[in-house]
Amino acid sequence: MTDDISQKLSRMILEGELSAGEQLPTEQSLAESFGVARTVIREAISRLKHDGLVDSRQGVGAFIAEPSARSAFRISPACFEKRQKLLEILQLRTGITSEAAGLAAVHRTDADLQFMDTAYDSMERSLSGGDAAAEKHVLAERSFYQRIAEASGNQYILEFLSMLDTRIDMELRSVAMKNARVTEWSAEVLAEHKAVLEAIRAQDETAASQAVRYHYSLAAQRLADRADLADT
Amino acid sequence: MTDDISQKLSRMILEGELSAGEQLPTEQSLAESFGVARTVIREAISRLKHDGLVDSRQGVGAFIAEPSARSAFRISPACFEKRQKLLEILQLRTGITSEAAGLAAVHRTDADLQFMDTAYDSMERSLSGGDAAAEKHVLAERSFYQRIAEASGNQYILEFLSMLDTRIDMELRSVAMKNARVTEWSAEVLAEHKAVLEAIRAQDETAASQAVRYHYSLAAQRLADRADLADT
DNA sequence: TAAAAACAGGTTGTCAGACAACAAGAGGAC
DNA sequence: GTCCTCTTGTTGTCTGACAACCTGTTTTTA
Repeated sequence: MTDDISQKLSRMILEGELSAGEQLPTEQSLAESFGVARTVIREAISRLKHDGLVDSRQGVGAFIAEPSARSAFRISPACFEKRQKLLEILQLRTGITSEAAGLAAVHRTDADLQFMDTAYDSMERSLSGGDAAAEKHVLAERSFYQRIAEASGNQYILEFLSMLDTRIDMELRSVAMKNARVTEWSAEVLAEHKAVLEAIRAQDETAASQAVRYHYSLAAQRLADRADLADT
Repeated sequence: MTDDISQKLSRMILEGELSAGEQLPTEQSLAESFGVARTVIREAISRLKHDGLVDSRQGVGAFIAEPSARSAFRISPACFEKRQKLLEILQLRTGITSEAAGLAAVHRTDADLQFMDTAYDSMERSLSGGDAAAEKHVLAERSFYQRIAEASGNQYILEFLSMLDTRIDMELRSVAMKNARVTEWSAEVLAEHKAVLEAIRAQDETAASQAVRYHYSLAAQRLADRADLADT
């Protein structure tokens, strides 16, 4: 129940229904209007405070914080259904992943490379087959780029990409998305991944970064060309 | 008080003192060991749940979640004191900002450019002077890159960079950091920003992205050369 | 008259206790 | 041996209370 309320409140704030500096209703009135006890409201507001969405002062009240005061980054589930939002998430991922690949090219060890080879082989092997192979391919692809993130030696990049992939996996299990992923399941796309792998093997920072960028630009193109996603 | 406890618990989890799948102590025992009421513990755990750090089941208990289940990205304040962590944050920022600049080069409007020019002029004007000018320069620089993020047309990039800059501003107000920033306050560094601006003006995606990457690689170098930061 | 002090009301922060909802295991009935 | 019930423990929610704190008002005092 507290999940619902914190989600509703944060949506109100993020959508701009409540503007910065404005005062929230008191905990008691919120409890009454939501039909729950004050403890539940408190837990919800506590979450908002932790994310830097609101700021409360004892004896006064809780106020909407400045947008510049956010202390956490999260992607709301609703964003995965709109094509435009999906493309923007893809762009965000492009920036981080290309940076990760460049760093991986520099810092990779032979062990890192071996892990990447294994993941790549798994992608290659699951190139033909039924749904099971497609599922396997998705997992292998995720593993491939996670290995790259690990090889970058940057903890934050690893955490961020891991979080992003998890969110995408969680939310994009709809049928439309399963289909969208099939378009990423071809020999042509595999060649794009191969270019990344070889650039990292050759320890060519620029080439690795560029190869990732190239892959994602084509992936964005493929996503934009699809007709089965809502545009609103 | 709930801030402290949630921070302590999340640190325990992130540092790996508690491994995934492990069960947390019961709320009652946590309340006793921390010397607070159960409501405080509940608010703290509620935050951890929201971040995907723990997962609780009614009637059973709360368990440490898999690292892949994280649903939010945040940077702990402690990370700003170690040079290595600072460099990693800089790398993260490099990836996003270079992506933002590339997108801005493509999507920028004349109004966007005008804002960037204003911010750049402000940087240029505050190149000489006392501490006030240095402070002004920092603000102008932040504004400059924020304009770029806005011009990218990508909401997530804007939010992410804004969050990152806020965190950096909040945490790096120490003396050591003030000094570190002075090294970014020179005509040479300004020229690096100028290159970014001109590439965006010319709508040259690759050049803009490269210019950002170049600036940050030199900034990382300058940071690495500094001797007044702890290495642990 | 003006400043200072006490008061009153409201809000958040914390505490204590209780009960409902739920899960897992123990023990007995068949 | 299998099923059922019972017990126990934990989380989720509710309720009431009080402390800590802020704000505006009123009263007192210089």
